[in-house]
Amino acid sequence: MAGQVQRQTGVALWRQIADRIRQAISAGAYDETGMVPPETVLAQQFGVNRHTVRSAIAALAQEGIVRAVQGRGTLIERKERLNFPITRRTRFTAGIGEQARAMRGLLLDHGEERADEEVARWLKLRLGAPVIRMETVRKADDRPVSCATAWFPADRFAGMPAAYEKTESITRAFADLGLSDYVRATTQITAAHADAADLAALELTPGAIVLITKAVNTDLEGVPVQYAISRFSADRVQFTIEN
Amino acid sequence: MAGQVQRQTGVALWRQIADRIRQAISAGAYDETGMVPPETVLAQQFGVNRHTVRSAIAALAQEGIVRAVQGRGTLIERKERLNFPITRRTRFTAGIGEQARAMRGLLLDHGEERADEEVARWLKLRLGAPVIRMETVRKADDRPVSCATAWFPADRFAGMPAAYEKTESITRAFADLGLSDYVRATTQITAAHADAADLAALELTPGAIVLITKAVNTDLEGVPVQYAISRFSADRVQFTIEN
DNA sequence: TTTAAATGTCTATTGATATAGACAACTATA
DNA sequence: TATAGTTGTCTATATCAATAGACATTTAAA
Repeated sequence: MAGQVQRQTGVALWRQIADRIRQAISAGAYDETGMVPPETVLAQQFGVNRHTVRSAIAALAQEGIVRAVQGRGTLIERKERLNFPITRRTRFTAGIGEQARAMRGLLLDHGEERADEEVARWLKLRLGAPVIRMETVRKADDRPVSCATAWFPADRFAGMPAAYEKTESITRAFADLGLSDYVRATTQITAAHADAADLAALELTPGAIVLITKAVNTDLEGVPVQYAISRFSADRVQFTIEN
Repeated sequence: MAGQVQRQTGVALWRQIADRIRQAISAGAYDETGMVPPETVLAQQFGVNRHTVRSAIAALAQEGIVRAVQGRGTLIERKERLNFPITRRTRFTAGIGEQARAMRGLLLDHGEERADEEVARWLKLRLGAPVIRMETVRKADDRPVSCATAWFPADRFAGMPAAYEKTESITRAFADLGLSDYVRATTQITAAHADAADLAALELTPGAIVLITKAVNTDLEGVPVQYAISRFSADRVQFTIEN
């Protein structure tokens, strides 16, 4: 937690410090007291003025992560970073499972379109084959965790948007459409700064980092049933791959 | 590419714009011309002053991604991203394989120490058990791709630093020490802004993103032989998980 | 009821960030 | 060889970010 902050990088010190404290909270660094260290201590640790620390804490309070109480200290309200296992049987809702009380998947938009080169390659379809596209946001305890664009072969899964809207889960939607089981074939992971669409969908602030996955699910015969590009708030999620 | 930048968020406009342009370059948005659009056009797209765009381009030029030529425009110098497959048989050097001409692993520092709680847990050792620690940097075609801290059980792999320095590869070093095969047991992936140590080791500029993996390799009996924390430049690497 | 420790508020100053406009210098091309 | 289009440089101004110090207010514990 010591490592210094960096100046003149285009990222304000108060934001760097806010990010570091958020990360320390989610790593459990302050679990003993349930409080963030006093402002004067943090200021010394980071080598900055107390007012700069106050700006960082104000930002975290705005996010609902901490609550400053005059005379007592700064209390931790919520500590996050969901662990998302990636296996052959990766399931978003079940994967998060007990880490959050309420998991929801919301359908933002959908439509039928023609597979472009990328979608066709992953779904092993002809270029221009009809596919169902869905834009979704997934939330844990009402906080957005990821937003995704998913494509499905239109001939098999025309009812996907309706099923997803009803069940709020890909797994249950597949089941509704007669596909009782599926497996994760490939997952590609990169990271980038959140773009404007991410900021809006995931309720982030500029400079935030998103983990981006491109994933293919297949049925038990190995036929692709879904290709999805998902964008996760890096502050709220980590991935674990068990081999 | 249109979406607006955001003000008063602790992230300077020039940095938001630099990040967006970098992303657009690696997505191939300017492949037709091999050049970034003129400063005046970018300024209008982002809704900022031309001088702000110039600051962003100066940062990208510093990274070696673009080169501005008076009278002509701003040329794209480099757009790359190595793919790093993560499987049960993950090998760094072989994994990058044909994507780069020359792969090298450099030993920066090493020593014997006592396992702390984290290292002991992953390597399934007693707290305080002796371990070998190695700090390494891996380069593809002389560009740093990742830096890592790795721990090995000291009783089995006391010769690791010497073997790694000679072979420049974990796989070959293990082979030298009598371990002809090993498998990847667990990989955890997160992302964060590069810290000062990353900037130096990976030759990055402040604000850059690193993908962080925590990984355990075991021998064929499932006994942990290595625990490593690696930090990859997100601009240069992506991961692929095949199940 | 003190007192120590913590957050809250205020003023002042400096440096980084962003805007605005004008013009110079260079390149490619008509 | 003009000329349009582009990057480079300069001055000036306004706002945000960060530092510095002083003191008020609240809480919990001695």
